[in-house]
Amino acid sequence: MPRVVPEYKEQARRRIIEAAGAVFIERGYYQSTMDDIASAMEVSKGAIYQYFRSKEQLFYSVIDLMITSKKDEVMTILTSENPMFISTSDFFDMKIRRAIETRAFGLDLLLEATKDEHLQTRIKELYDAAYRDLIEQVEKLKERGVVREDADIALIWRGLVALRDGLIMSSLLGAEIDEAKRTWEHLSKIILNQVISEQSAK
Amino acid sequence: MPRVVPEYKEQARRRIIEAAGAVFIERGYYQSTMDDIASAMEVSKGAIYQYFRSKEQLFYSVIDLMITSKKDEVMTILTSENPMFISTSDFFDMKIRRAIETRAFGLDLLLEATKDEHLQTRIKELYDAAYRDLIEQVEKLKERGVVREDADIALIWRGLVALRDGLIMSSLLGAEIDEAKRTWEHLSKIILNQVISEQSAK
Amino acid sequence: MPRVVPEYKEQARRRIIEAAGAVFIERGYYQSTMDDIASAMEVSKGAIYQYFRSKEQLFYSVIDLMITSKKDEVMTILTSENPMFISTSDFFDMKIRRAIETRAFGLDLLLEATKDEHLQTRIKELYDAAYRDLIEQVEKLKERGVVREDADIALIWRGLVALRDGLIMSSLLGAEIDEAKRTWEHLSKIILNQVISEQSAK
Amino acid sequence: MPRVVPEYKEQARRRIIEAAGAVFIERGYYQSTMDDIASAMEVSKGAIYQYFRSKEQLFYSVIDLMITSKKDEVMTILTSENPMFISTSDFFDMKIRRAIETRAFGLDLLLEATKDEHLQTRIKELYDAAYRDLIEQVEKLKERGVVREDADIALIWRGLVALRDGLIMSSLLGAEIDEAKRTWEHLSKIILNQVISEQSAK
DNA sequence: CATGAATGAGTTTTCATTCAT
DNA sequence: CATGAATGAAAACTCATTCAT
Repeated sequence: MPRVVPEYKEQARRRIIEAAGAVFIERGYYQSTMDDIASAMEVSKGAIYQYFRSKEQLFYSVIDLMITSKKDEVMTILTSENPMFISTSDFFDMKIRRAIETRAFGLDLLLEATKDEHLQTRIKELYDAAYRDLIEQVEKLKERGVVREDADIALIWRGLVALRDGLIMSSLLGAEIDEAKRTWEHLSKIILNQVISEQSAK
Repeated sequence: MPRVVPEYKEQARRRIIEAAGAVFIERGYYQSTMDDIASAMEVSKGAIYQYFRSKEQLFYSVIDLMITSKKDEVMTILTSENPMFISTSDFFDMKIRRAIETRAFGLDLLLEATKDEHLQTRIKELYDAAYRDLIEQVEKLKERGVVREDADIALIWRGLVALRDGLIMSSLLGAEIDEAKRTWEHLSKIILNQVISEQSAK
Repeated sequence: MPRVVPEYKEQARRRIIEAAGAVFIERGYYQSTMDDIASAMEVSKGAIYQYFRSKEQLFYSVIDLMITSKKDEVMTILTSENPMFISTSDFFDMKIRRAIETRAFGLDLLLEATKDEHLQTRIKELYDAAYRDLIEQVEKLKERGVVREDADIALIWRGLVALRDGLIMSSLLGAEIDEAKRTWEHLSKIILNQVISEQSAK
Repeated sequence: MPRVVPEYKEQARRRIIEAAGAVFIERGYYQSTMDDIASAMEVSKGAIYQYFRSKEQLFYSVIDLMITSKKDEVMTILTSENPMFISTSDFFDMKIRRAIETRAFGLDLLLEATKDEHLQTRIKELYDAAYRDLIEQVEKLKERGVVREDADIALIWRGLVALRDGLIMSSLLGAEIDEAKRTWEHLSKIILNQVISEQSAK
């Protein structure tokens, strides 16, 4: 009778993906060796190959997890009670500043991933799924009267995500974080004002 | 061009940087071998090493050229006769769509570069220089009455650049370019309206 | 030897150093490729790099071992029961002829090493250590009455070592070994007579 | 009519050999690039190939010149009026200390050369020629009564040359030059006393 | 199953030699 | 003839992957 229950395997897989993700984000995919990943989680190189056929397959799993997490994060924001919270100082510090300071956004990994045809497809799938979820959420917000009936939420959402990612990138490239913050607070407010119903905005 | 004239070396350097840049952008830095670069310009590997001490040094030069070009591009936009042109369909097609379709933006290279301390410094320098130039231009625009006296142009500029970069990235990650276009046209207009004087906007 | 025991790595290192030393001595440092060394011990190049960061580091270890062995050898001679043994035909055949015929002296490696600042220091250290050991031994010899109280042993020792090395070199450069032998037997005796007490010399 | 007279070619050859010799002695054969040699004499790489088929051929010529010079040097010593001059402080400073301090002895080059079969033969030839010259000189010294009739001059000469080379080597390996000097003064005197006739020695 | 030593294909880099100018 | 840019063969080194223990 096997001592190793299926759940254990799943657990182990997950732990490897997370450790690998951390290493990939810190050093980049090509700079990370299997040794780096193995020693980051105090396991042997060989063990990793028990769960993943290759470094590339491991990368696929890491990207998968990353995109899923990002989607969850975006949804959390959208379903928060008050959308205007997005343009606050608190939101910036929690969601954006942290991403910059820990360099933990993995933008480079995602871009890297788009060079791989298989991953490109996978990313698109996840992207579309996120989009469908968004639309669903928005219907609920409209029903609750938080969002104006005529608002083009998808557009606004894309704009905010793009603004966020662009500001993160500029900070990574050397711009002052505080300038990014001012930009975010100011512009996200202008943008949100387009969609929030009068009663919610006050 | 004859090999003996003094400009020859300068030209050769430049040609290598451009060829390398193209290869790096297409395959990424780590995926590009010196052989790739050499055969992309029908020259031997050894020739490249007469101009660049190492692949890394060549990368430095590529990044330098990229950033300088980007800065020039941004300045061109800013000094255009009518700032509102930025939010047009034409602007998007010329400046943004092209970057996405040719993947020629090199965002991943820039992000890669920020992992190198030396390049980080160099990028920051160029970034700051671009910023100083911007402020200078804006004063002229204010004098000409194109821009409102009280406008925080630096903030607006940062926002637009971030929005552009974020939209490019989302497209690279699989979003529809036309969605990015709609987002750009709509939001860039809202943002620009903050700073354009009434007489210019009409 | 099983690969899992702790001593294995130490053993493996040692085996590589010895194999590399043999190859270096035969072909010289620059003429020896890592492939040469690897195939000399029927192992892959990569294996060597698990134990040594670079060819240079491997060279350092080889030099270290060589100098230590040389020191041991010199000490053995010095502590032998009868110092006059040094000037015999047997001594020459065992210690000097063999070095010439196998070219196994590594004089060129040592000279090569002196061009490297790091190795220069290391060699000096080992040289000084050998000298200190010598003085210690000599005190014992004096106590035992083998060596005259007023003898300048350090000087004699240096002279003998220099004579030996010089003769080896001349043989490598083409002189007849038998001439070197006659020279050694004759001159080492004259030199030793300066220090051996009368009773020991007979 | 050719402007370039044969003497010019010979001159140029000689200049290249000397420059190459200096570079080889300073960095060693394998560490010296053709570029090093060319720029050391402000001439183009291509020019060197006008006079020497290859780096190896150039090395052959350098070694040839070195051995001839060494032979001349040795003969000078032997034919000096008073052989006992050899064991003086002045002799050491002029002939040995200088060799050590400028590292200009080229021992490593000579040893390197012995690994090449062609050079080995050439060196042996030159060595034998030097030996024949020596014997010739010695006959004259004996006739002049400077040297004892029964002295084995060849042996003494070999011993002194070996002692000198051995001391140079030990100094290169880190021994104090002053210790080498004391050793030389002391032991060369003992050795010379074996051959100098009573009247000359006083 | 886990380990980590060994493998070897793939890259970067060097430099003697050639040859167009 | 002289020059020095270009060549390409040869080396050093890396690291994903395998497999004996």
